[in-house]
Amino acid sequence: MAYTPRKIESELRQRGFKVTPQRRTIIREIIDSKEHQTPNAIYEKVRREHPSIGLVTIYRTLEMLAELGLICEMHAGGSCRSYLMRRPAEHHHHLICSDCGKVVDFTDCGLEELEKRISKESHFKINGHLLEFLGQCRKCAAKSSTGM
Amino acid sequence: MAYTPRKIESELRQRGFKVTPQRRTIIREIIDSKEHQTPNAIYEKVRREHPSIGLVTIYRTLEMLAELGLICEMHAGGSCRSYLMRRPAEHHHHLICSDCGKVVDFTDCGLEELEKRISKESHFKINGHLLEFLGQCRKCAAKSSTGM
DNA sequence: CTGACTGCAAATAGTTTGCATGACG
DNA sequence: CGTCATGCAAACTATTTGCAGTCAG
Repeated sequence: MAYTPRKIESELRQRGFKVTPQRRTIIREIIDSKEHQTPNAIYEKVRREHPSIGLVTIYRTLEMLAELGLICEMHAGGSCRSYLMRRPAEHHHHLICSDCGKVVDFTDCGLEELEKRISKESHFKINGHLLEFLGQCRKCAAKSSTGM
Repeated sequence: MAYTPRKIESELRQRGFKVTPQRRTIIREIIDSKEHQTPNAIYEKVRREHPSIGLVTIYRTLEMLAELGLICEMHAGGSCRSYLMRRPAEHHHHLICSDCGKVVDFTDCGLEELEKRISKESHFKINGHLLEFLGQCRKCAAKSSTGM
């Protein structure tokens, strides 16, 4: 159920957005990458193909894609910088390695129960949640127990 | 079990940090406030008492307090700006109103089970997690269903 | 006294905006 | 062809750093 460039492009056209070569490249880059990337990282990669592209275009394209719900943002634990992520998966969360920055996705967080309870107690109408686990991936954990 | 200015100050001294009037004011402001605040908001308030204080001092003090674990940071849903929060409560999370920004804390998230499972599946050594619920508080929910 | 703290100014980093040119549909 | 997209430069916001003077311990 992954998005293909084709699918996304038709989505854009349907919504009245234009499909430009720059956008195509950005979209492909996001789809191809298995990692979450910062706008700047995407910029650097897209640049190889479009040396004259501006970082601004990346920002604008990402903003548009995020609005359409085709990509989504991520917030890294301490750094608070906004990261972007690929894949339009339904509901999922992140597991982030604080050493190397590796990100693993996981689904089924089982928070529905908690959400209901909290909602009742606080009288909030809850729309969603942000859940991230922070830790060390296998490699980094091994490194830090061995080395230092 | 709340921190008092006294307690925090002795904590600082014990760790070799100096207790200055500026720091005192900042700490008091954070303790007194029932809301999470941005560095800038704290700056504005502390300023009334210390007109010559620099925003830099706020940042440095907050950083120090955060390192000592006396305060902690918060990440607001979409905006990704780093917010700061008061209260050295053990383990707790936030429920944030996306309309008015109101923040409610809650504890016992019951994520231990999930954490174990995820850890096992991913081979990550998990150090902690970030959980935030987003929604509308009672007032804002009422407002948006009535008004608009 | 002396090193840590402060405040200023300037530097950075990340992101946004204004505007003229260019290209999709 | 008209409109939306692009890219440049400049503006902005949030945060950090260098440095000289000041103060807590």
